[in-house]
Amino acid sequence: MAFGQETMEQLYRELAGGHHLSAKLHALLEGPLDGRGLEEAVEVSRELRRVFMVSLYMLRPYSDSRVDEMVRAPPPDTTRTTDNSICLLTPTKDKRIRREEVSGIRRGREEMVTRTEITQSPHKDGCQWRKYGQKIIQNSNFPRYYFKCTFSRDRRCAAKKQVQRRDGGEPPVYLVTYLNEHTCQLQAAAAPGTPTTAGCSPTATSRVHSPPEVLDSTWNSAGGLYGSVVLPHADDVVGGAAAEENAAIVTCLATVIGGAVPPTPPPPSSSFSWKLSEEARPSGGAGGVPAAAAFVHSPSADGSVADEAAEMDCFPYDVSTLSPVEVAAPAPADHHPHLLIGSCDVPLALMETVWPHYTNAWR
DNA sequence: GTTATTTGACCATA
DNA sequence: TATGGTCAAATAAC
Repeated sequence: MAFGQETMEQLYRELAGGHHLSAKLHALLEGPLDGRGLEEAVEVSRELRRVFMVSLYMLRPYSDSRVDEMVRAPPPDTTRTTDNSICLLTPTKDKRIRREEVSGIRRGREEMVTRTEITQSPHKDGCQWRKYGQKIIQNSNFPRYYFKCTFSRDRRCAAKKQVQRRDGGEPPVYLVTYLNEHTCQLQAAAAPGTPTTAGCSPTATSRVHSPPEVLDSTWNSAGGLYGSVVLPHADDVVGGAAAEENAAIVTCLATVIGGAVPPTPPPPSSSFSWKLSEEARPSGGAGGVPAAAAFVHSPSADGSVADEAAEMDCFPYDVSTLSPVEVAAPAPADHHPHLLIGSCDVPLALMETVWPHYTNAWR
């Protein structure tokens, strides 16, 4: 491949910035995370993600398919979850980790850490858990709580969760470690006639009443868990800072892909299952929504909602009825929706990453 | 009565 | 032996 001098310099700047951000994130995670620190860490991790995605996109001439694959691959180690928490994903091919590698927690022989989160609301994950133990941990002022999937016995679901409040700082910050994948959903789906309610169904109710400090009073309230699941970035859409961030990202992206002016997306909808019509690709719009940018209400025809739900260990549901939504089977792997910005055809996967506020609304 | 939580005891591991 | 993870009887909530 042949890079121009300007492109190389821009790529270098992006990666150097990314290096700086990773050091900053590392420093933040090492210290006590109070509310502001957590917020800052989330921002840094998001910016890091953007840097990676933009850099990858700049490398696109190297190999379209390879970069597309990387863009669609599981996100980097640090990403954002449904409620402003930080999610540290364990690499999928090497989930079995050494003892005490993660947060000093011992692991049984067959235990696999699926992910760890630093969050202020440890129960906002859309799953049902049953507490089975509590332990005072050395060098910690707070006990560690042990949870199993509610359906661990009925459906032999091996999913577990450990919640540990971190020392210092207000509001309280918790380190949440998830062990093993949920299998209760598969078993529920496999049993004809049985409700699809599983450990991660948002429609399921939980009788959690302790310990009080790790509970969230907005568990089932509107705008709490449900709002987070449906529109993970809806809270960011409001506010000048988010708008500035979007502007910066869009400017950067537009520069990278050739000076294109991106369209103004439609406002987020309360019904999340929107996607850009494949048949009606925009041919360019003057500052507004592209003329042909038809938004088709579709229950995850491209499988995107299913993928997102799987990542969050949750079932998708309709926000208006609070009932589960049936998810269609994923489209073939080569069916990658694109978005036309100016004269550039941008994979929707990339847009989802660098411009999540709007692409979530588009789907 | 049923189900979930609490908590002390026991077990596994380094 | 120290520590973390799990079990299970007792207890509480619904």
